[in-house]
Amino acid sequence: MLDLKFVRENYDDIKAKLANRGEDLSDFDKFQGYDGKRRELIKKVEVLKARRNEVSQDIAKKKRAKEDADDLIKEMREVGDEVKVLDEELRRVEVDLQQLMLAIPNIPHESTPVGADEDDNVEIRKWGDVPQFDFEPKPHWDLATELGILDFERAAKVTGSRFVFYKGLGARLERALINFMMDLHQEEHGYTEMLPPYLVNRTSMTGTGQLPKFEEDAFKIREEDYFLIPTAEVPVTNYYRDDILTGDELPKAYVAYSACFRSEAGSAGRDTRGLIRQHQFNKVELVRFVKPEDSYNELEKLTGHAEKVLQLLGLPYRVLSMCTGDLGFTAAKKYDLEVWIPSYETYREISSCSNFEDYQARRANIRFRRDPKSKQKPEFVHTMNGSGLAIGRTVAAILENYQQADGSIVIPEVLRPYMRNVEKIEVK
RNA sequence: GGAGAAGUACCCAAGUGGCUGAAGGGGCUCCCCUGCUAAGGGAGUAGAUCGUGUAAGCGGUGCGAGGGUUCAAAUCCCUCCUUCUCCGCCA
Repeated sequence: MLDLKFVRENYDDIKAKLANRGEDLSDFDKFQGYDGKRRELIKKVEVLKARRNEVSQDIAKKKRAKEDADDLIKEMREVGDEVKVLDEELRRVEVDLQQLMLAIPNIPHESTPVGADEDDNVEIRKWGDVPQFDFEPKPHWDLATELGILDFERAAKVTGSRFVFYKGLGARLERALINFMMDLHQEEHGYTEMLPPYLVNRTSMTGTGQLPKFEEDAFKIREEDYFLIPTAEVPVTNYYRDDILTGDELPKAYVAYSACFRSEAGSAGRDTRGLIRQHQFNKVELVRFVKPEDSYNELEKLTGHAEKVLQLLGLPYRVLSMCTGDLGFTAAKKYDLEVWIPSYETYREISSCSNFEDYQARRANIRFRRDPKSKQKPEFVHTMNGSGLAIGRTVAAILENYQQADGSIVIPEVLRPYMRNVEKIEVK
């Protein structure tokens, strides 16, 4: 969410910046009307309330002195009625304004390239050599089915499309990747491990920005107002909702493994085969709470932590800076890490590292006090997160990039300790 | 899921309609006393948020959350949330 005062004072500038996102801004035009109306009503109703408070004291005094106060009570009855009407009007305007503000995306950072869609994303760097095969490489779903380590058909029977069973060494590989990444981020990168709830309430989903605009992308529990988390970002960021942290405990860094659930509404027909687009997938997520002045350094750090995973796994990737048209609702700046997938003959997203600045912090009310002893007002923290990495897509990348002519898969060396020293997955 | 109890400021806690916009402790900050320490004395201490103002300020909100009753609500009524105890169920 954007700051009301900031929007009020920089309206035209903000409108121009939001226009670069290529979204419909017609709602934004209502801002000035709602904001003005709200302030006008507050002024009116507060004068009346001040009067009521004052006269209530007089009534109390008269009552104690056993004097007659009927005139004052009669007057206050009228004031009370007026207050009730104005309060109701104010409440409605505030709801309108709130809904409007929750539907306005973040302002892109000045370093975010201006562009219309994914074709305007800017490649920042590339790492690793794309593997050259002296045979026809297979897509991971064929490899995995032949190896008996993934079963899409039975998952479709048991649940539906876009679900999968991992089996045998496939399941072990998934688990090995989770443990490898968790250990790396804790021990080498200084993150604290967290294992969050997979269901969150509506307030949390609103805090991180999934709601109200993207409700159809989430799975919802019918009986409760709970949602299946689309990413651990939601519970971990909301961990500090309505909290005031102290300056010396920042930055705070958490790494959380969780399953993630996405309805993939609007993706019908895209990536229908394999692990790339599932309704449920595993992910190791990095979340950082930082001071505003550090946030762009911190984003580079976080992105580097995610890249490190790909480097250690020996998977070729590139880093893109997402343009204004492809930025995501809540981000001010975003890097996507894309891993090489041989069967696609292209790079596919495997991590998204976003700086939200104070946008989520304002929605979720996460603040900090630089010096707890001073009387300074608390400030909003900056939040950021990134996948470190999406596990299913990592499995797909390993299967495809490490495949051998005979259909076997060589396990990257860093993973072998987590695989009970299995070096290769072979057809039995 | 059933039955009870409770939620007041950093913590404990008093408080059944108006001098409580929140007593009293503890803690914390500052000061005094004391050779040091311990003990003692004194003063201060609602954080937050909204409106208004260049600002000191002024005003609104605020006793788990949201409604309601009333001229007036921490206090009365309703709904919800959370915690604790017991029972049931369960990994």
